[in-house]
Amino acid sequence: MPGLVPLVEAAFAPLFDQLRPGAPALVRVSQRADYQVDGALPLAKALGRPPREVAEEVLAKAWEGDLAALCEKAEVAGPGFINLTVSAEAMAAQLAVLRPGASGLGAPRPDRTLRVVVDYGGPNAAKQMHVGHLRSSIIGDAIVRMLEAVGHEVVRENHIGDWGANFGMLVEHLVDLGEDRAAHELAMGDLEGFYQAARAAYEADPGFAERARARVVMLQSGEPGTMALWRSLVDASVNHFDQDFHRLGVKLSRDDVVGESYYNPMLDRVVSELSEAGLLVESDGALCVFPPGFANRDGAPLPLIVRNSAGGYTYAATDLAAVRDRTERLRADLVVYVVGLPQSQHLAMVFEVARMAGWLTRGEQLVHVGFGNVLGPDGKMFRTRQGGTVKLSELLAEAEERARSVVVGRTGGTAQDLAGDVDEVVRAVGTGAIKYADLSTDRVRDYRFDWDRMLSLDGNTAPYIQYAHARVLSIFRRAGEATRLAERSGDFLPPADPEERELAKALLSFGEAFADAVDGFAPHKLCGYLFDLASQFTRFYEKCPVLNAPAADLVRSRLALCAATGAVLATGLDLLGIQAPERM
RNA sequence: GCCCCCGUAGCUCAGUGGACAGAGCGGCCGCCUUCUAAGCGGAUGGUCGCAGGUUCGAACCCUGCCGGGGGCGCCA
Repeated sequence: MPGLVPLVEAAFAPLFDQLRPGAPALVRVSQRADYQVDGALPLAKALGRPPREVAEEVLAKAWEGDLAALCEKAEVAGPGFINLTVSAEAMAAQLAVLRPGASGLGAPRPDRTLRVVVDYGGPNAAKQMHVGHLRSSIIGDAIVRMLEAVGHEVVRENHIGDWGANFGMLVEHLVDLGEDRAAHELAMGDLEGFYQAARAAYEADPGFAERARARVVMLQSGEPGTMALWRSLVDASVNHFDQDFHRLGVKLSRDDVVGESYYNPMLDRVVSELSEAGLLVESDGALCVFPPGFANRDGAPLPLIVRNSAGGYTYAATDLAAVRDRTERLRADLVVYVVGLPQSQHLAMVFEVARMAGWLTRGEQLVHVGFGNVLGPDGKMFRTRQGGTVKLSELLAEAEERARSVVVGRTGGTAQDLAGDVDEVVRAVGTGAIKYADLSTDRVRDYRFDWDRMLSLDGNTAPYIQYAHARVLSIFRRAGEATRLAERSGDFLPPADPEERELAKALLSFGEAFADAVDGFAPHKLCGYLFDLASQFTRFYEKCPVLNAPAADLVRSRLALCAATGAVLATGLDLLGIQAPERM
C-alpha cells in the first residue's frame, strides 16, 4: 500500500512494542520536518527514564533497521520528539507505487468485509423534498461511497415516511379531488400543495376530519380500495424523490425505498418478542419499554412507547422492527443511521432496547451518524424570502443558474473552450458546490448555506478543487497525449523543488485522510485533504513549469506528478459524490 | 428541572492530548511575454466562552458556570 506514514509506522511500531507491549509509536505529519514520532514521551514516563534517552535509543534501532532507506535525516528534538525528513528517492519510489482507483492510491483495506446497512432517514411521502433532506442524502451518499471503496458491502435503505395517520387525510383529499385530477396534480409535482390542501380541509371541515379518521382505520385494516389509493399517493411521491435524487447525483433510487409500511407485518412479532424478553410494561394504556438511563421532565424513567393507548404502533416499533429486519434478514454487521441530531435520544433508546432484547448477538453495531441543521446566510433556519421551505428541485435549479453565470461569465470568453459541454460543467459545478459546502464542515454542526461562498473559486470549495483538476487535464490536452497514471508510474524523479516535494507528500497522504474520513463517518476530513492537495498542486503549477521544464526527464516526472494529482482529485471528489469536469 | 450538541482570528470553519493554535474570506502590499490570474505570494489579525482540576504536556480529558441550539410519554 502506498503512503509514507505506514512505512514510518512499520519502522517504529515494533520497537516501541518491544520496550513496552502495546506502546504506540504515534506517527504524525510534522510542521518542523516531514513526520514526527511522539511515542517516546509517554513511554519514558511509563519506564521511568528520561524521554530523550528513550527517543535516542528507539531512533538508533530504527536507523539500523529500515529507516535509513527511508529518511535522509532523523533527529531527536525538544523533550523527546523524533523528527524525520524523508529522502527524495524514497518519495519517488512510493509515488511509483500509486495506481488508479481508491485502493491503488492508498485507501485502507479493513481486515474484515462488513455488511453495512445505511439508513437515510427519508422524506415523507406526499411531501416535497426540501433542504432538510439535503444533508441526509448528501452525507449518506458520501458515506456509502467511502464504505464501498474500502470494500464493504453496502445496502442503502431510504426509510421514507409512507405510513401513519396523515394518510387518512391525504387519501380522503385524493377522493375529494377525484382520482384523475389528483393524479394529474401529483404528477405535476405539487406535492406540497396537495398536502397543504388536505391539511387545510382537515382543520377547517369537521366532516372531512371525521372521514379522514375513518379512512385511517380502513387503511390499517388493509381495505383494498383504500390501499390502492394509498399506493398511488406513495408511488407519485417516490417518482418525485427519484427525480430529485437523480438530479442531485446520489446513489439512491426508487429501488432503495424501504418505507415504514414495509415493517407493518413485523410489528406484532416485535412486540411479542419484547414481551417474551420481559421488557414490555403497560403504562397509561400504552405498551412501553423503559431502558435505563433515560429520564423525563420529572426525573421519572422515560419510556420508549411501542404501542400507544389507542392500540396503534408508533415509529419506535417500526424502528425496532427495522433493527430486527436488518440484523436478521440482511445480516448487517453495522447499521448506520444518517439522521438529524434531534433524533439522537430516540435512536439511543431504540439501540438500547434492541440490545436489551438480545437481538444483537453477533456484535452488530448500530451507529447514529447525526447532523445539524441547514441555516440561511442570516444564521437562521434556511427558508425562502417568503418564509416557506425551500424545495430541493428549486434549490438545484438555482445552483445551476448561479453556476452558469460564474462559468460563462469568466474572463470574457474562454468559456468557448467548453464547447458543447457547458451544461454538463454547469451541472457539475452547481451541484458540486452545494454538496461540498455541506460535506466540508463537521456534520454535527449546523451549516450555513451561502451561495457566494460555496461557488467561490477561492477557499475550501468544490469549484476550487474542480478547477485544480481541470488545470491538470489542461496540461495533458496541451501535451497532446492521453497519459494515464499506470503508464507514468516509472517516471518519477526524486522531487527536488520544494513545491514538488510538498505535492508529493500530499499525494502520499491520501490513505490517512481517507481512513480518518471513513472511520469517523466524517467526509469533511476528506474534503480538507482534497483542498490541501489542490492548494499544493496550484503552488506547484505556479512555480514549476511542466511542459516547459528544462529537461525531458523532468517533463516526464512532472507530468507523472500531474497525472497522480488528477487521479487523486478525481477519486476523492467521486468518493464525495462530486463530479470532476475535464474543463472549466 | 434533566439530558444532548455547539462556543477557536472581524466573518465562515479546520485542529479534540504532544513542541510557538491553522486555513479561507474581508481589509492592506505585491505578482500575468511563458502549461486556465476562476490563480499565487506577503504582511496583519486569536485571553481557543469563563473558572478550577488531571497530566511531563490541555483548544482537546474531568468538574462547575455562562451563552446559543435541540430533546425530554402516546406525531414521525
